[in-house]
Amino acid sequence: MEDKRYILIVEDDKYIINFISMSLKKENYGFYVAKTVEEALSLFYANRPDMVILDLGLPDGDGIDVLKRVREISQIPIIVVSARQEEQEKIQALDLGADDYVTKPFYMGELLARIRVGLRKSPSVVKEESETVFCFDYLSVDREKHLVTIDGEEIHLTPMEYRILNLLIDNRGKVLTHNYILSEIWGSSQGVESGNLRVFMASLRRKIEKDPTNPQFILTEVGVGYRFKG
Amino acid sequence: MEDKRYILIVEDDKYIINFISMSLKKENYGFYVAKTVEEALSLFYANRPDMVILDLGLPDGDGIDVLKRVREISQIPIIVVSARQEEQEKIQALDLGADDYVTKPFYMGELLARIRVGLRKSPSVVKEESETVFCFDYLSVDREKHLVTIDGEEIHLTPMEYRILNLLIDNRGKVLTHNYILSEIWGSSQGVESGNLRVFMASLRRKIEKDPTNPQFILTEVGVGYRFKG
DNA sequence: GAAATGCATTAACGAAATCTTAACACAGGG
DNA sequence: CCCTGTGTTAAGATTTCGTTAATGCATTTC
Repeated sequence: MEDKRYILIVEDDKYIINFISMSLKKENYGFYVAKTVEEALSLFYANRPDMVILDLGLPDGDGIDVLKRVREISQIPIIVVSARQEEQEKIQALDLGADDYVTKPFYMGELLARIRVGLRKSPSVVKEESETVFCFDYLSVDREKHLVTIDGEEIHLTPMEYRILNLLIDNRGKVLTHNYILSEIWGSSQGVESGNLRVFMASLRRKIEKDPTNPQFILTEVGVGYRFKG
Repeated sequence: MEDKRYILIVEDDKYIINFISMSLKKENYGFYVAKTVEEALSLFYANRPDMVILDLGLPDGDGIDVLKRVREISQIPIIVVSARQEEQEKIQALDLGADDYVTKPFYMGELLARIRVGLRKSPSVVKEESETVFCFDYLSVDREKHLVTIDGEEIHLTPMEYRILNLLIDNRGKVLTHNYILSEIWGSSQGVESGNLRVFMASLRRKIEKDPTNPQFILTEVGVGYRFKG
């Protein structure tokens, strides 16, 4: 049996869940169903699906939060399915990392086609980091709980700092080019100055390094970029 | 200042061309405009844009042909913009390689957001599986990690030193003339003295040779240039 | 609705790393 | 002994980096 692709459906309407899951089953996809933000995140961390289909209107919070949290640590395709038709909603979701935005009501055939688009771009060989807790000496990062600790003591990172740290950890050992980091964190690497990045690196070091002047984790490669030594 | 991204607009309606091109210009994208299938393909081959925005209804043929032909040789993002709303049309275009399908009329803000989606992931998809780790006796160069080690111990090279070393490795065995190295590293071998190169060779040797006076890797060919013995 | 908080961004500037230039030493060949 | 090509060293010049502070925007709090 070849590798089955798994899709996480985040949706609270039973009828639509049924509609989608039946179709997915027929197309031989595997799937998980979450009806709340919390459920979505825990299913995501636990199973690491190949794709997320995300409804924005959820009972216990905004689906946008799911989008942000997933994007902090993963580049898997996310298709937003929403009843909201306003242009601003769409733009926001797409700029926050969604790969596609389909408005309800939709045709299942079209959604399936868009799912194929999303999946064909990320071959299953690209195995993503599936651990949820990382430990480096006195530093630990728990992605599921969204928690960073120093010597067991919890510290606070801003959203940007958190994303940068996770990007570094995912590529630990490798030197990450300024441009690469800019494009991964800010999306388009256009119009974003790398001076900005230096500020974040400085504040990250201030928070996670015991001696920020002589960093143990975040090393700088002058003229090239940064490297996380784990 | 980043490199500008170029987008090929394939569309026959003057009004829409104007609409899109003005917006692209405002967002600081470059663009080419094609009004026919033939024009589209020739502009594509000639300029190799970063993305294609494709209308399906063209006077001299079906836009689908453009889609197929482009996909034969390139994986760049293609957004179809069409007045045809039928589900089958969408499914066909998406399955033939389009990354997105927007129906007219559309909001420009949404299209721009979808353009950003397409462009933000294009650079990272480029995943070459070429040789990345080179080993010569006690010396190893890991290009993916951007890391150089001596006896397993990591050493630090400046950007110039790293570039020169990689140039030598790529041409190991061959003698590289001074002028060749100068032109490869400094771009134009003009105005740059080869005394400079000697300085870098000296410091490179000091870092990677166990006995810099009697080099094992970087050999001097008097009157000609340098040779890397691997 | 106003004040306050948190965060991202930008500008500025000293500090550090890197590059360039020049001077000098050394070896081999005429 | 001079000349040429090379290796070595050290002193500016320049680029890049880290840090701080000010600004602006969005969200929250009162």
